[in-house]
Amino acid sequence: MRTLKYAILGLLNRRPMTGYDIGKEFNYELSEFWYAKHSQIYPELKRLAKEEFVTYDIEISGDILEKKQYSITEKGQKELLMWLHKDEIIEKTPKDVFRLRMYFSNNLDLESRIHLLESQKMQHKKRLYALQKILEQYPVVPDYNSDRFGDFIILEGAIIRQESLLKWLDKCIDYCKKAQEEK
Amino acid sequence: MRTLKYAILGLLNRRPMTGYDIGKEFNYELSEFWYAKHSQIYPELKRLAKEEFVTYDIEISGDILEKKQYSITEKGQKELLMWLHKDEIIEKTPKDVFRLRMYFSNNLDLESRIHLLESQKMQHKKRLYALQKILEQYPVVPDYNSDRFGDFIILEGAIIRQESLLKWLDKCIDYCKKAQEEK
DNA sequence: TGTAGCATGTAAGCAGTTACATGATTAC
DNA sequence: GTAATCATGTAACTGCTTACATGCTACA
Repeated sequence: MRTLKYAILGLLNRRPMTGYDIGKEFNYELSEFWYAKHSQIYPELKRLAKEEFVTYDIEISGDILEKKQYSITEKGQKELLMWLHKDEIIEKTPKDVFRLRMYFSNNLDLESRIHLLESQKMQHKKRLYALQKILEQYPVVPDYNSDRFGDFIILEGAIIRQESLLKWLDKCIDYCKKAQEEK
Repeated sequence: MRTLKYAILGLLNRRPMTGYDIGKEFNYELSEFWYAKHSQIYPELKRLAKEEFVTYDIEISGDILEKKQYSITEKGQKELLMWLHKDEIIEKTPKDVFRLRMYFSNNLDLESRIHLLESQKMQHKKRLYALQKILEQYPVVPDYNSDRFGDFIILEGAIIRQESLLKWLDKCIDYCKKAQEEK
């Protein structure tokens, strides 16, 4: 599928960047649904350049340090647009280690289950607060033609997802506590 | 992390199974958060047997066909319990190609965006109905010590996740339609 | 002058998918 | 007889992670 290819093309379509910059992007909002390490980014950029979807200029920073500033080509833009238009069937539901653990949780005593659930809840709550903090920076829905529109709707999606996760964890905690009382 | 290892141990802890049976389990409820192809299952079973976490008996089905009925060993059960008790930090948020597409959706006209969003909505609605149908088979919360408890809470989690996804898609569709009106 | 961050790359290995390969059993 | 399903495996490849490897720049 080469999704990383399109993630990079999408970013370069916003503005020219170095591989290092792309790596940083994968640590901000984008990290809510895509990411890659530099060891994957650099080879992919090399490949994209070879395929002529991107080009680069070497810039000198300071006295010696060479930076490769990558930009998307016309061919790359066409490729990106083609991918964006694709109407594909929904993906398989993502793998989730914690849910797997809970699937087999009947092997744990109720105290352990509650402990694990509460620990997850605390961590996910923190993440939710962080996301809500970012959302505060958007007083209104950004213009539908700006980059900010994508940033905004994805952020809202992440918040909704996080809230529903907390809702589920609460429900599980509730079941366990009720079982404890009945015992 | 070898998560497949624990997924298999958890299943064999419920009842002895063949590799083929395990493959089928990965197509039912379990598929909401874990799965594997037979080409990954068979080598893993072989490895688990070598590590003495599982054993197998060869059964003859019909005249010739050999079936390997795998069971978990005591060592395997200990290993599984150790893993179940682990309280780990939350995982990175899962990758999501559709969200990536929407992140870059400012490059699409509003009609295309709405079309893509509606297509996702329809598909996810179908999946939600299917999940709700399964939930109907649980008139009450199953006993907390039975396998069914795990099945049940994971099913509820899948439904909540699915509902929240639809909520987000609706929100996005709404933004696009409003932008269309303003145009 | 030291350290955090900028900057770029390669190599080994694990996890997972697709394709290759084979054959038996059951039920119609 | 034939098709669907049961049943087990291997090989090649893609995607991704961890570790190895190097060196510069800005700032305190």
